[in-house]
Amino acid sequence: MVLQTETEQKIIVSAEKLFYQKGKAGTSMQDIADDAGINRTLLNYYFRSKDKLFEAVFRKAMGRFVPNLAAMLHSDISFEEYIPALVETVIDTMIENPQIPIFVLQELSSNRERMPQIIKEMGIDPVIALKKMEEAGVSKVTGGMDPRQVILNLLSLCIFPFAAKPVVLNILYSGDNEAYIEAMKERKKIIPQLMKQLMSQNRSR
Amino acid sequence: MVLQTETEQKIIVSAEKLFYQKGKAGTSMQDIADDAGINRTLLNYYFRSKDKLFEAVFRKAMGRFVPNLAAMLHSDISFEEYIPALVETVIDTMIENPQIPIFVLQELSSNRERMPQIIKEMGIDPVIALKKMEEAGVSKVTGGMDPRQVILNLLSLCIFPFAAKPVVLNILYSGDNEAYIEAMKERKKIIPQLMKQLMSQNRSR
DNA sequence: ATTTAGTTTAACGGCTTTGTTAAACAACTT
DNA sequence: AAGTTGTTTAACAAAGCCGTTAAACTAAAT
Repeated sequence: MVLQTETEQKIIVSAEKLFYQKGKAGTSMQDIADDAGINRTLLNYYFRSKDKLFEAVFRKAMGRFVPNLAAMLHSDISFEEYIPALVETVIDTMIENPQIPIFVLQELSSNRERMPQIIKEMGIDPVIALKKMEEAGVSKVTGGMDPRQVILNLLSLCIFPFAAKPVVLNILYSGDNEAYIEAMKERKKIIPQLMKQLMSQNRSR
Repeated sequence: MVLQTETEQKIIVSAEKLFYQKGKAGTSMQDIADDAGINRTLLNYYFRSKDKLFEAVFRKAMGRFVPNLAAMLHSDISFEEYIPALVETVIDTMIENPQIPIFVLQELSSNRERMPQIIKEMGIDPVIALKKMEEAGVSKVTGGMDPRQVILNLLSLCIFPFAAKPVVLNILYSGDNEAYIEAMKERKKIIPQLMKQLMSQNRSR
């Protein structure tokens, strides 16, 4: 999987683009071949089947998501310190691949049997992760709020604006993509600030 | 569209279930007929084509989303007062239809030409909405933070945990659906509280 | 000069999907 | 008793899709 011919890359690029946009069932092998400017036979030559090709695309997409999530859940560093860098990384990733959140979430939601397997592959043990969170000070810091709610808030603030890009872009930013991107960059500062406020606010009560 | 025969309803119910889960291209008319326990011919009898049937389902899904959003953007009431009721409504709606967010977002993102039309139908004028927000005190209340960011935060906190249900459920709540639902209900209190904190915190700086 | 890897073209079989039509049936209405 | 409405069954044509194969071509490597 490390070495890729030029053609293989062209295929992946086109497959990503189309699968992200139209989904697996909504994209034909011919569509992908056309977009890549090559012959349909080559798709089977390199990836054997549509399923396998889709799988490659899906795993690559997950690969951009999971490390961040896993790192957060398993990190020993204090949650508070961890946030700014995490937010920065996540948002930068999303700015370049705004379609990934929906793509991944849609696939996970329509194909639920994937989740257990993915959890394993991620090397996440939910129970341990939760314990670590509590012990490592998340619940102290948040003054009693369920640490899962804290994580949920953080992820929501980071990811949703990208999952909902078409709506946000058109309604809130009148279709001005640059303004939208600028706003997303701004959130790299806003979100850690918010999280900090929330935590200290809660603690001081 | 108001009067519906029993069969028509069965069709819609099955079509919703399957379109939500597998998407338009991933669902065949036969699938829907089978799920509804009727003959495939009847689908065409009532809805003429797959496109039309999908359209009916999509519009119904939007119909549960849009009013909340539109009301918020156009309301004259102060933003602060408005939030708790809005959050309650939105979350209750989502608890009963957790698949709608992804379904709608996925469709809007794969079919972008829809957005302008939808904005019209919603009766939203983005420019006016923004002005109203600013004049009506959102920006004052938020101490200078772009009101669009405030709205984005609110929506993110409300919607994302449902869009990401499979992940959240499995990783944070170990697959325990009741615990998940309970957590979502808890958010009806948490979110307004957070928003209030954020605003007053910001104002007092 | 021959081999090799990548690529194209063309074609095929098998399968699924959509939309349509015609004929028959059931049940309820008038 | 005749008619209307909803429903089923069966069948069809047209189209699309997937995976495979065989044959030919290109260009670079040996």
